[in-house]
Amino acid sequence: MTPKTPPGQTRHQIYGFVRKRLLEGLPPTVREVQFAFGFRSVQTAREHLETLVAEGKLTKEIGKARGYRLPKESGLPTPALAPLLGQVQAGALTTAVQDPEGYIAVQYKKSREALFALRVRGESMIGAGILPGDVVIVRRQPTADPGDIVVAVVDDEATVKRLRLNGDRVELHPDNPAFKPIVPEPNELVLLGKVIEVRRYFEQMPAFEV
Amino acid sequence: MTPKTPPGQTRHQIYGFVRKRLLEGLPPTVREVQFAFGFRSVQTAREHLETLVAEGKLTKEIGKARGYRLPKESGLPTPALAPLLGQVQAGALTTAVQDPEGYIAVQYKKSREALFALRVRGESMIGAGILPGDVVIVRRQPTADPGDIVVAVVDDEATVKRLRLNGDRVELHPDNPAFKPIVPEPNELVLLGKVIEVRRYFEQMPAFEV
DNA sequence: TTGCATACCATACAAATGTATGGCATAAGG
DNA sequence: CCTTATGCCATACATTTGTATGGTATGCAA
Repeated sequence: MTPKTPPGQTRHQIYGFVRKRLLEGLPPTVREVQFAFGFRSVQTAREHLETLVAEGKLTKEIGKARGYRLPKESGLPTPALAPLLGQVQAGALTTAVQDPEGYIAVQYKKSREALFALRVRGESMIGAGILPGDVVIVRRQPTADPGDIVVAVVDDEATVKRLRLNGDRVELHPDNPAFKPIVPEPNELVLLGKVIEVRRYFEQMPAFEV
Repeated sequence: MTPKTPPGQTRHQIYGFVRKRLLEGLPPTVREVQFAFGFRSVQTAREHLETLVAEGKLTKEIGKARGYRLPKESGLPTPALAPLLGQVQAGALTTAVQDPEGYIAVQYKKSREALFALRVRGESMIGAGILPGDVVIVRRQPTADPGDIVVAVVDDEATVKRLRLNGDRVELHPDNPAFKPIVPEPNELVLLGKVIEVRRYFEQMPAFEV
């Protein structure tokens, strides 16, 4: 029999192994774990993996091949693809999401959320360090807080602005003195979501078509 | 029988489906492809997949569950983890890479390259839309072209500047009139790499410890 | 000592998944 | 017309992979 190791030590290494594989996009099988650690029995690997699941460090899709996953609430980012949209007209977000220009790889702790990406046009947000051509990552949400940078549909086109309150009125402020704030009618404001990230690519952009 | 589709059309969609799944880190099974496209026979999905392999658009690990992969030379972005560094002193890049603050998920076509991430301090590059707290993704390289934004070690600390040539002299220019260009002695310039991407996170940053 | 927990092993079984064989229908070209 | 290629279907089978049951050995504490 292979020498026994201190409690939890081998398991911690197994956790590292599985996590690495998952982040690389290649979920391991139980037997791959077995051979990676030199166990002579599948069951040894399986017990460690199941213990990790019981500890909440992993989750699994029961019965499925290569079914071990990283828990969503593990504090570890999960890879996902956000559709990169071009033009977005009023009410046409759903259609636009279904027909994206490409996909941008994002990684967030709370993934599975409705994320999409949008290429910025115009210079209205230069003061916030958002330049034309930048890509903003947007989380779809119907409301936002004052001060948030949001994506809203104005005049049948998506625009990136900072949300402000003026009394009861919602205003969309550019971060550029050369532009004027937009004060939409309350029932005309279509808020698509909040900008949670800005990216600027200096070389080719690693987006890709479907 | 399900209606026949034009040659290659369904297969192209299947390719997109598989690629998306692979980039998300969840390789699909043949039957998952089957159900995703509503085939009544496993074999239909399998034939499409095998054709894609024959066309070189996919590769596979024969016999393995969830064995379809993207070819390495596919020109598609590959997920990778770039170490997020804090302070970087002269000559200490290797040490810094080995002891990162965390990891940032990046996805580039030519991955496996030596990438690292750095949090920007100071306002010297505001003109280029790089604000304090932004994260720059850097590709390690010993040289760069004029106009590139680079990371160099000056006065024993890493700094982000734009590279300019003045005759034979290399100069590091801030994009902020309030700062003065740095003109290092030729043998004192330590170029760490070129900035290929800038990111700004408005909520928590999805980096994570090892 | 006894009891209990942990780490590991051996083997069998069941489910998921990959593979093979044969067939039908439609379109295009000789 | 015949032939070929393609897209799809049906079913069976083989391998991979997950799961279950039971066992050995070591350390620790009551």
